[in-house]
Amino acid sequence: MGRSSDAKEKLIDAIIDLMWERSYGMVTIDQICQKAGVKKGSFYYFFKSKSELTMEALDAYWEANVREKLDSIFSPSKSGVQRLLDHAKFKYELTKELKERDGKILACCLFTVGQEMCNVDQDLRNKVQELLDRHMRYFVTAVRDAASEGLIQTDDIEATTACLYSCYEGMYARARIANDPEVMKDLQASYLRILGLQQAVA
Amino acid sequence: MGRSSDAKEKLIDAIIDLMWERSYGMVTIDQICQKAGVKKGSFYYFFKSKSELTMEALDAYWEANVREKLDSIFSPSKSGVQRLLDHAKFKYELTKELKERDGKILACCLFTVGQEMCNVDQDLRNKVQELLDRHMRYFVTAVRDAASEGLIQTDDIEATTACLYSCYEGMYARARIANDPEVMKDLQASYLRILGLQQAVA
DNA sequence: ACCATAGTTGACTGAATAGTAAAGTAAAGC
DNA sequence: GCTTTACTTTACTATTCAGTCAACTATGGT
Repeated sequence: MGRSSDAKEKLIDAIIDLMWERSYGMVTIDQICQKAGVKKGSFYYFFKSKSELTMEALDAYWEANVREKLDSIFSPSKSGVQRLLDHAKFKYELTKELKERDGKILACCLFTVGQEMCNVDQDLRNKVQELLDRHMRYFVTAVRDAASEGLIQTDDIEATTACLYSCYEGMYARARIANDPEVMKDLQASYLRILGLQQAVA
Repeated sequence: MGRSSDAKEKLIDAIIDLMWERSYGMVTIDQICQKAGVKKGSFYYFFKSKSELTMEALDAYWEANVREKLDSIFSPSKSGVQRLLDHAKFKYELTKELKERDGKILACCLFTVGQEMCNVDQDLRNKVQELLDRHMRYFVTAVRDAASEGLIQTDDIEATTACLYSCYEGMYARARIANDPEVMKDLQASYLRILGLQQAVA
């Protein structure tokens, strides 16, 4: 079987860490290797390019950091509306924590990599698109459930979802640029507004 | 007075063109110079870094491409609601044009540069923030006018604006990643939803 | 005419970059 | 203990990159 190795995992962890700090384009293979404690020869043994590593890293990131959290926030044990409110609250809290810890609001790599590379690297675009679709599915389900629970009235579930999700991504990006977590304070109220529920619970 | 030159303008035009195609980090000074037909020595005669050029370029971009368009779309001769609907329609049309012309939806450099560099380059962050604030001011005015015209009812004009603007930026980013202008089709309906006007005009 | 000013040019440095290739090494199977 | 397999390491190449510098050139003012 030959010798075993955790170099692959270390490389994946390294690029995820680095992409939190700086954009995809500003992360070099040498930096990845140094952070992982792996020699460049080994990098090219496992991956044929940064793009290929990133594809695997995005999957791994989803499985390790995103999936479980979203499963909990969007648990079908809660009402559709409550899930969305919990999501808004969680993101607001997270943004505050990031700012407090690092002094700046680092970016989840998924959306930013997508924007940066979507017109340059087809494979990366497709991978990001796949994960964003998966992310949006939580929203769709919540909206659908809210509708069938009679909590909201909407003619077009897909459109409502698109609006909610766009609002979330846009607001998070604005918070990063402003370096101010309080930008995210409005997210919950925005969700309610979009759902046609003006001010309700907290 | 010495000899005159348009090298500065050519460099500014060049970096704007390049940033439409690829991210800030992937644009090199050599590429800028080549596109502008200007030697690197001249680059450093006018600017001390890519960051400094970019700051001037963003201002120039705003003045040359954004300001006039927004003045027209957000003309106070129209009702507040109509301005927002026109904005949504314009952005949808623009996205379709970009896709048809280039096969991909290129990014207006402002927001993308901001996201990419906000945690790396303070000066750039501030410049982008300044221009985004200016951009949002059109929205605030439209919402305020819509409210005082009695067309919408809102307790918090700032929050409504933040929601609208976030939704726009998020949706445009999603359209780029999906490489599908039809993502923007929902923008008008989203604005109405956020304003509490469900389906109305077109 | 000449001089100061404003801008241009080309050649250069050194560091960082992606990518390669060949020899080396650990572990499992026989 | 030998061999195959799976991975590691080192040393290397060839670009590309940011940034510098001194010599050169056009232009207006006097």
